Order: sequence, then C-alpha cells, then structure tokens
Amino acid sequence: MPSKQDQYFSKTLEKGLSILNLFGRENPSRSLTEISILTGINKSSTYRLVNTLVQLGFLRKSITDKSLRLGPKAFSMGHECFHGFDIYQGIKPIIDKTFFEHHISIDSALIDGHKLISLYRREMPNLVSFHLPLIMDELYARAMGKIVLANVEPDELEHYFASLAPRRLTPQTLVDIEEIRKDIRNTRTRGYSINDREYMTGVISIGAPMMNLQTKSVVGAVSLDFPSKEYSLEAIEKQYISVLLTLATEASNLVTTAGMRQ
Amino acid sequence: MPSKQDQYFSKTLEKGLSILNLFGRENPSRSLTEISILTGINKSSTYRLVNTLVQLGFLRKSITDKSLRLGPKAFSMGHECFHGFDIYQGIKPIIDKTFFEHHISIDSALIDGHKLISLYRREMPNLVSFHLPLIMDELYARAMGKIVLANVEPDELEHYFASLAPRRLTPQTLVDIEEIRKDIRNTRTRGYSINDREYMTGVISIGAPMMNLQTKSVVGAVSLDFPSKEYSLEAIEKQYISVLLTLATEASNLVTTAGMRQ
DNA sequence: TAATTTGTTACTATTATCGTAACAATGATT
DNA sequence: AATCATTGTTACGATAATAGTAACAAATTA
Repeated sequence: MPSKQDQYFSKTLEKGLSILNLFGRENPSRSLTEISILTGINKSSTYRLVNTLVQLGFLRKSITDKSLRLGPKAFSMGHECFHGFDIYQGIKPIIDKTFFEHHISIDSALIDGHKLISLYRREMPNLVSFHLPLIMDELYARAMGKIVLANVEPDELEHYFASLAPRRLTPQTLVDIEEIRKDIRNTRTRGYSINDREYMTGVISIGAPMMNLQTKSVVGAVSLDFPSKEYSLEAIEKQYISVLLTLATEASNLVTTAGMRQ
Repeated sequence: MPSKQDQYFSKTLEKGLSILNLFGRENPSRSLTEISILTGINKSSTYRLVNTLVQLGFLRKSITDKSLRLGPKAFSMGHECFHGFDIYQGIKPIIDKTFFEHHISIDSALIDGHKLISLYRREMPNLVSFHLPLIMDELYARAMGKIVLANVEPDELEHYFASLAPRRLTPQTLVDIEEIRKDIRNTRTRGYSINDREYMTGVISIGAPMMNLQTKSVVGAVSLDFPSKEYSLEAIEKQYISVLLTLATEASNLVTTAGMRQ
C-alpha cells in the first residue's frame, strides 16, 4: 500500500481522476454538488476541476441544467486505455484458444485493491448470459475471488476480513465469516477454488490464480464457468481441472513477463 | 476555443491527463524522460505526476528498467469512459439498423478540435477491411472530414487552412489548397460530401453532417463507404443519398437531445 | 413571491507545485 | 574494468496555484 502522503504525489491529479471515475455506464450524468459530495472535494475546487475537464473535452456540460456527462476526449482516451492495455491484448488469444478447444465459458480478472477488475471473458450460449460487472466486489462468493484471497499475504487477508460484510446472493452463498475462512483455507490447500452456485443460481465455477512467478504474488485469476444443469461438480473436477491449471499457467507467464505485480 | 488561462482551470490536472494520453495501442510503453519531453513538463514534475498515476494504479512501472505502462485502473476507467459515453450508446442502434437494412459499410465520428474521433462503425465484408485510426487527422481527404469543414464557421475554416499541409494519400487525393477550398464550397452547396478514392484506393465514400439542431453547429459526421469495384459514384448518388441523409437526421436528433455542441 | 437549492465568482492564506541542481543508479563505450 | 553518458530519484527554496470561506447569481421549488 503506497503512502500517498509524500511530496511526490499530486493531490490535484488524484482529485481530478476521482471525478472522472464517477462517470460510467451506470452513471452517465451527474451534477456539480453531487460530484462535490461524492468526492469530498469542496465546491469551488470541484468547480475548478470540473471546469478543467470540460475545457479539455473530458466532460461536457448541459447548457440548460448544467448537468455533466462524459465528453469526446474521455471517449477516445477510454478507448486507448482499454485497448492499449497490454495484459488485455495478451490474455485475449490465450482465452480464445482455450475457449475454442474446450467449448466452455471462461473469465479472467485482475486484482485492484480489494476488488477484481474483469479483464476478458468468453461465454458459451448454454450459460445463462449474465451481465457481469466490470468491477467485482463479492470476492468471497466467486471462484476468482476465492482463489485470490487464498493466495494473498495473511495480513492482507485479515485486512480483507476486517471490513467484510457478506451478502447472501443465492441460497448457497456462504455468509458466515468462519465458514468463509474455512473455505479459503481449503481452497489454498486444494490449489484451485470452487464456487458451487454461490454467486448465481445455476452456475458452478472453478478458479485458479494468475501469479507473478518472479515476485510469487497473485495479480489476478481465471475461472471456468458451467451451467449446473449440464455439469455436476464432480464431473467438472474430473474433466476440467487440468484445463483450468494450464490456462492459469499461461496467464501467469503473461503477467510475469508483463511485470504485473500486486 | 476555451481560454484555459483563467483561475478556474487546473494546470496540474491538465498535465496529468496529458501524460495518461501518451499511452495507448500504438505506445504501450514509455520512459520518464520520454514523457517529460513529449509533454514539455519538467522532469521532477513529470516524476511527481507519473508517481501519482502509478500509486493510483493508472500506470505501472517496471522494476527492472523503470519503463511505464498502463495499469489496471486505466483499463477499468477506460472501459467505463468508452462504454459509458452516451453518444456511443445512442448511435449504435441507429447505425446497426441502417447497416442491416441496406447492407453497406457505415462510419461515424465526432469533432474534437481539428480532428475527428471515430465513434462507431460497421463494415461489410466486401470492403477492404481497413483498420481506421480512432483519431483522424486528414479531414480534407475524407467524406466525414469534408462535410464537417463545409459546415464550420468561416473563421474556423480559415484557422484550419492556415495550418494545413495536405499529404497525397492516393493518386486522387487533393493536395492543392485552392482545389480543396473549391471542393469544400461545392460540398456546402451540395449538402453532402463525396470522397472518390481520395483517402484509400478502392473506396468511395459519401458523408453527411451530424448537427446540433438547436445551436445549428456541426458536432460530427456519418459516412457510407463503398468498394469502387462494385459501385460507381453515379450509382451511389442515385441510390444512397437518401439513406445517408436519413441516417444523418437521426444522428443529428441524437446529438441535439444529448446536448453535444461544438 | 419567497424560499431553497445549485452553480459561479471574489479573494486571500496556505501549501502544493515548479524547477534548479545535486545525487544515485543504470547502461554504454572504450 | 573504468569512464562516460543517460535516466531516474531526491532535496529544497521561491513562486504561483489551489483550497476554502463566503458572498453572489441563477435556477427550482414551494
């Protein structure tokens, strides 16, 4: 965790980016006071930063109600940041290959703090097409989350549990902290994670870590997703663990050479 | 053109964003001095801003050679900025509909300064699949560029010509400034633009403006692209002008209600 | 019309940033 | 291996940019 308090950290830039971060698919439009409140930046500073983003074309302001939306510069920079991300470009062919070879749904994600950022996924039509969020919160209820938790440093894990308030997403979701702890321990010894309809009804997933092999730290995860109507957990474990682990190894090689570290 | 010099403009934020803007598909990796030179920001300031972006996860730094690449935060913010852009979401169904109805290649773009930012495009397999850049420079040689130039304010147009150095992209490209001026005048009276293999050999395009109908200003353009082997310009003008203009009207309605203004 | 909310501007104390310059670390050249 | 060159990092004081209060204007709502 970086200090953020030193002399070589620009608070202004941090604030400006935190404003831009408030906009997205779910929140296409926001007001100045809303931004001020959400970011905790005082109103006149918010005004200056927003004004800057408007002048640069990252935001645009409605003439009538002064509401703010993303501007063309945000669109083009967004495109560059998304498609220019080397890990994304690198994982695509790896996942595509496995997808076409085995005809299974595959997902991948990177760690960002205590969240997972969805990287790239391919889905089979037999899977209930669930529109997954880009940033995932419920690590305890997902295959990729579990295997990540099983591989982080012990104190980091404690830090995670300290602020955890599990929600019951399906009847199978583990909400008791002790049960979750046990599950994470089992996951660690097992080497891969199992999510048996805990995140979505009708979906069983298995997950394996993306490791930086140099620093020996987790940087993300990959998972295989199956409809529980067609696959039993036993059948999955018998047939697909090797596929999962091979995929995870390839992905780990990628992030290692790319120098991703927690 | 915004003043950028007033009190309510954050130069630090501008600098930080200009650094982030240096990264993308074409430039996945850069060094600190490189960034310092390209942005014109002094080295220690560059260091602070880069350091900030690294700590926030927008950039990441190689431990070995200290080179910088995009980080996971840039990736997720990029996704949000791209897919959260309302104009993009709005134009997609409009273009898709026209595409499936008439089976022609369609492109759309927004103005950003003296450049066009590609918005959304659909391509027919008969068209030589050309990988178009996201940010387009050669307005004088493209259908979307021409119709935009034909609709901007006279002094804005002069400003454009003042810094114009046309490049011959194909044998048909207009490189004589007077010829380009004449073409723009014709385009204005015609109401739509024609690009007859001036940008790419084998491609004929026609373009129409996306107008903010309230402010009466151009904010972008749409174009239809045809392989010159299969279509003559005459045939295109006979058959597709109405398609183009209908599309442009729908797009104009979109940007008007969305409040896009030059 | 008054009241309330939201956006914009003025102004100054504070402090974040700039930029020079020195230093360290790395890589290249001989 | 030693020197040179380049690139990255740190120190620090002068300066200019930002924060933040508060007053004001412009919408919105009652």
